[in-house]
Amino acid sequence: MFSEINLDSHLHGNDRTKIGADILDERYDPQTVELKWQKRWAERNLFRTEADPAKKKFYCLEMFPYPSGKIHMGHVRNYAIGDVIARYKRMRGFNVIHPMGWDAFGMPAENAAIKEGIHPAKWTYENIAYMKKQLNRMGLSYDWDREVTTCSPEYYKWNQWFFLKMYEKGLAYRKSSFVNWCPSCATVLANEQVIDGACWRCDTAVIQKQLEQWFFRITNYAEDLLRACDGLKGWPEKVVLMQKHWIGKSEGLEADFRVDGTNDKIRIFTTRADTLFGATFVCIAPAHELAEKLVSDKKALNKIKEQYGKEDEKIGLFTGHYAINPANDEKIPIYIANFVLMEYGTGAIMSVPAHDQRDFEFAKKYDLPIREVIIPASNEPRATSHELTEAFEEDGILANSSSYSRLRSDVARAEIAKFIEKKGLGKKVVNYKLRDWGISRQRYWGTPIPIIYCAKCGAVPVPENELPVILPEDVKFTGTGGSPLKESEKFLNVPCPKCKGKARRETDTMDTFVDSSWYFIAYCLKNGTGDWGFGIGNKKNANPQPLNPKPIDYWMPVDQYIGGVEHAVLHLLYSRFFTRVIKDIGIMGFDEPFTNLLTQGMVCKETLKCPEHGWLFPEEVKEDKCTRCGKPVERGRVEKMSKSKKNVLDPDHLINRYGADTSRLFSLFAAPPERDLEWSDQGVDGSYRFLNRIWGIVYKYRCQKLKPNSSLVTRHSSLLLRKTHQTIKRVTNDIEREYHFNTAIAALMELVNDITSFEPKTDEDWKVFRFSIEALLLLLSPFSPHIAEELWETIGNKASILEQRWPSWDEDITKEDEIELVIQVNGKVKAKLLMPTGLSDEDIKQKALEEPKIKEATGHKAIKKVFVVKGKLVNIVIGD
RNA sequence: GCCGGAGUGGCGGAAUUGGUAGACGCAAGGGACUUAAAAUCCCUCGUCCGCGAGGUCGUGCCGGUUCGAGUCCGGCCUCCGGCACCA
Repeated sequence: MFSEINLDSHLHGNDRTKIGADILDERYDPQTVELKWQKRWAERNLFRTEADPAKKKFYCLEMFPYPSGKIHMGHVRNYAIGDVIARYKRMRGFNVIHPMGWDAFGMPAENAAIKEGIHPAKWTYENIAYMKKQLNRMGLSYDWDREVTTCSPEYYKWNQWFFLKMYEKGLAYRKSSFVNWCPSCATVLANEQVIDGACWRCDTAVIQKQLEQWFFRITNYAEDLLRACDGLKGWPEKVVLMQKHWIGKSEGLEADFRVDGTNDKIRIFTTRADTLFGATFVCIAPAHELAEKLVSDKKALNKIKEQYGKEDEKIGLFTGHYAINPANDEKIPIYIANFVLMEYGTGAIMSVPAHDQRDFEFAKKYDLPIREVIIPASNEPRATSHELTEAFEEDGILANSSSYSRLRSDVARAEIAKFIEKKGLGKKVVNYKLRDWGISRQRYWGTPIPIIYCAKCGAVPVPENELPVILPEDVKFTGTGGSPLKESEKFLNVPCPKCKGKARRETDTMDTFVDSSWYFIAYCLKNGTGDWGFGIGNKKNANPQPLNPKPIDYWMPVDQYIGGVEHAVLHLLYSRFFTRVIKDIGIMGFDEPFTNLLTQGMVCKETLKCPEHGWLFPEEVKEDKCTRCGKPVERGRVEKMSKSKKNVLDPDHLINRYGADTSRLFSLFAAPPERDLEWSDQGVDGSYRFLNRIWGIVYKYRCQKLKPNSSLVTRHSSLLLRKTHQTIKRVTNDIEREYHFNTAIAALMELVNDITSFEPKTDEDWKVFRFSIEALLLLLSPFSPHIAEELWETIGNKASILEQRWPSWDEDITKEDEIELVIQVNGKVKAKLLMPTGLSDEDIKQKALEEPKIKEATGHKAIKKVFVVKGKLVNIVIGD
């Protein structure tokens, strides 16, 4: 009965007196308890894990933080969720790896350097030290021996090594491309740093500047990444869908339109080859190679270039030239159009205004012909002449298309493509929205790109045995003139690795997404200090041989990844890409890094706004009035916690006031993990009360001695025993069923309610009572580990609760011996009856019909049918 | 515009396969203890009607399927998220 919990040592009277171990304070003081256990866990290094092929592993991973200075409530939630999973799996007998590290390169460190004159390294490492304290104060079960810090040379050396491998394979290459450029700061900005077309720091208008940049050829993996999406069974569908859309595969046809009177051809891309006969003009992007040649009015062309990509208006410029439609040899005008993207397809399109809404709008504006070539298949009678008000974009039946008329769109697409291919005028192609990944950043605080430029030899990779290329620390931060690396003569001037002549280093650094694309693999390799196990980087073994891949093979892939949805595309896609590349390098044997993904919701809170002073902190409001001006405060919407809206909560304050156990418990109880969580100060009080009640129960019985009485099992104690088994079952199932911690905690609260009202008297009562409390503490321990440990020890257990097995339940004991049977008449509840379980359907039916209330309800009406749902209800259907 | 997701008491949320709507918690109201307050404990708590027993309506709106719908189907409305001239 008590199979999983070893109760033997507690079943005898003299042991049970240990409940009275007089070490427990009456008052629950989370600070004392939590610091005590954090110290003990650290001293025993209990969270350290080693690869052990004899044990089943579980890799639990939370997205590592950027060391911005302090953790925020989003981290608290993320890491609380991860910690419950790690602790639960550990108790289930898995060899759990649960690592943590720092996404330590990035702009804020550099901005701090510019603004406050602190070196980015100092700033970063100080932040890491503080945040690490905060995480430990939360009682998170990390194996810190595996900690990685991406700004350390021992980490970014491998970024550089991967870069070189990719360069060898042609997966890293250089090309010219447009970037967001702030002329005032003289630097490149990421997309999210451009706010309403201006620099987020100095508000200068951002321009598009052409720069030579390094790219990773992620498009080589587009098809693989897309196809493998269907295998991501453990990911939220939403995220998989977002990835699919991002990759954006479309199949179509490329076809050449000759420029009339020249030898030039315009190659267009279309997914609608069936509408080829409806093309009435051709549009090319302003940056298309033929644009300059075809347009004589350079001023007009430049104007269009300025309007490129502006969504509000479609602007076109007639080139004065005509193209020949390869299908029917028709002469149609060529336009430069601002809405045609150079980056997608061929930078040129055929325009079919009758069947494409964008072309339709353009044709209307410039008064171009609209020719219908697709008729809806529904075959509704159509007016012979009618004014089109919008394009018909669906498939249908072809018309006005020579011999293809009357074919269905899908058939015609194939036939027309065949025709074009046969004539050598084009081919079927597949296009992706996914672009190659531009990784160059004109920034200091990142991984130096290991390339040297030589006037004679061109771009030369740094030899592997010279890695890492160290980021120099003695540089000046001015905030102007671009990367400080450009001014560092020591860094800049190097001999060419090939010809030993004068050469210069690349001064761009890598996008920080490179760092986070493989850190989960780094955790496996790292185990304290020492070699990371790739087996390269020393001169004796310049030819890299993958040594000792065992830890990766053992630990990877990640069994459960937890983080915010904001990374649904970029980080997760880059990581999938990197994993494939590393596999192709030959280091490991799998291509999907994350088996299961949990995207947790945001942490939100009510906002407060004063009509005069704007957003307010809660402490700036007294009795619904602004403390500064006395004006009534508007209680705004519940929104994601953000500093700008002042609806934030500092985890330090929270933990100082309530402790880590309460903070964790509430953030897990208030909502299921994938949903947004609305923070409620009163709700936290509720969780705190709950832990206090548990403390109170154990305290109350601390001095109780066993009073031997009868050994009869009282009804009372059998009820508590059942409730305990039911709770073990519910909590286990709720955790297993997509981590529904909120309902698991609700079940624990119910059990505590029952334990509170239970007063043990008999021998058996005490046995059950103890069993219930032990079960409660074990079930509570993943959520609120410190108090669970403390009370576990108090009731006389020597070993840490961390080393206990998760309790199991006895299905027979969970079963109720009486059920409340609902009796409905025509689907409406009329009575509820207590009945013993195990009655036959016929007996149940009889009892239901005999019930006076039911007799009353049915009256003399004919009983048409009776439905019996086992253990639930009876529905009696009567006539009118 | 397109693609997702969600709408349940005063609030956060439960309801696992179509079978008692509102578990658990918060807030609120009442009571006990206390000189008093806090803390704690007990009771009430979807709506409307009724002194009561009891009944009525009720899961965004309209309709459908079913003995029975928060759950399934069709059509809307609102909110949130993602993508957004990708030819």
